[in-house]
Amino acid sequence: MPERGERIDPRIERSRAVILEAAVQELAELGYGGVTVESVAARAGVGKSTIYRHWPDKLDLIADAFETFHEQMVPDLGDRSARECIELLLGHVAEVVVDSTFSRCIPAMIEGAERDRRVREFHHRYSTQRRQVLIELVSQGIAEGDFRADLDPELATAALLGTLFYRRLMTGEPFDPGQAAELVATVLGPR
Amino acid sequence: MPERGERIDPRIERSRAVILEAAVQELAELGYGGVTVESVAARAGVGKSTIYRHWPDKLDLIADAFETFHEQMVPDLGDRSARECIELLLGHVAEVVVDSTFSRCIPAMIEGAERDRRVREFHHRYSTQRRQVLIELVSQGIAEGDFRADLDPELATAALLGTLFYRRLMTGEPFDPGQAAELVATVLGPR
DNA sequence: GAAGTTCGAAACGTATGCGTTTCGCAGCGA
DNA sequence: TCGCTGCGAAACGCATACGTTTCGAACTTC
Repeated sequence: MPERGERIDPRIERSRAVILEAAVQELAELGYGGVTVESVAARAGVGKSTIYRHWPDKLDLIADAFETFHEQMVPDLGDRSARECIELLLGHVAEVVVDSTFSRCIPAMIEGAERDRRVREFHHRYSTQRRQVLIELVSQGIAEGDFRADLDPELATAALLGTLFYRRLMTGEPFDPGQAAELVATVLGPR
Repeated sequence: MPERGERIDPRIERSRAVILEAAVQELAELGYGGVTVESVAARAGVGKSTIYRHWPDKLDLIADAFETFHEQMVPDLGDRSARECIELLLGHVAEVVVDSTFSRCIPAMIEGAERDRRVREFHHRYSTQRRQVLIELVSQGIAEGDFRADLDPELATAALLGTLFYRRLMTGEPFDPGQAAELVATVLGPR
């Protein structure tokens, strides 16, 4: 029985990790409404009771799964111009959005956000956080005179990211990451 | 028992209509995974057996509901410039996306498209159809010299619509329809 | 008005899934 | 080595929802 700050039983950490991983994969394959505690347990190779030992109910598990496994996709930007950073970042986001476990969770997350407050709060907080990096890069580019001065950085950023997500969610043809530079030129003006 | 082309029993038409309407409202409120045949029947004021008389199973009903009730939102564009038409159209789409029964069905439709082939096909076909009008207007604006010549009409259109959907689906602050002109200026260039 | 449909209500069987509990086992820490 | 604790398996009660069937009433058509 570990006191505060003590090391905790490795069995607990292992169980939590393997269950969360399985939950995310289930979310990607089956969607928000399709996940069952039993299937998560089966995929994780774990007893159902183990899940309920660590999470009070299914919603908590799902919300936790979303929060834990948003991939840390932050390429190092090095010493580049704002435009180059944005192209790099967008290309990277595009690759993730086009195909990844996380990508396949997006519809589940959108649906979950619509139905559940906790999922919604995480979803908005997370995407705001991601967006912020781009907004600042756009502002920087404007300050450096590389982009038109009349741009609203937030609106322009929504246009950049919106294009990727729109293609992925509303059409059959996901955005080609190689088009990132062209997209930047379209929204922020040609080079 | 009406032969081909004969008038059909008005009770059948009425049942179908009231059931589809109820199904769409349920989809808007509860999402793709939340709809139950019983709740649709209750909302429609109809026996559950009546639903199964007209649709073989729940998925068929849902797919049918999506297909039937996409609102016909086509404002008449009159005799305006391409830019004005686009601003008008975007403002209109923005209003629908921000708040309407159909808007609240979007997450359900995205999730449904991810999980079910029939829903996906309709979803893509429908959004492609909507997009086409805008693509042609952008092309027209380019031809008239109103927009930059180096624009890819399809990419630009994805950026325009993507902004609306991104704001609605990924952030807590939906697009303000009054910003339509600014969005057009951002993506297609200032006036 | 009569014949034929469609309808609503209700009950049914089946399946699924949530969340709980129990119990023997195995791994952890001391 | 020994007590403690997390674990997997299984069974359980309960609720929900699918899809079917039945039956008398209401409606449409002729």
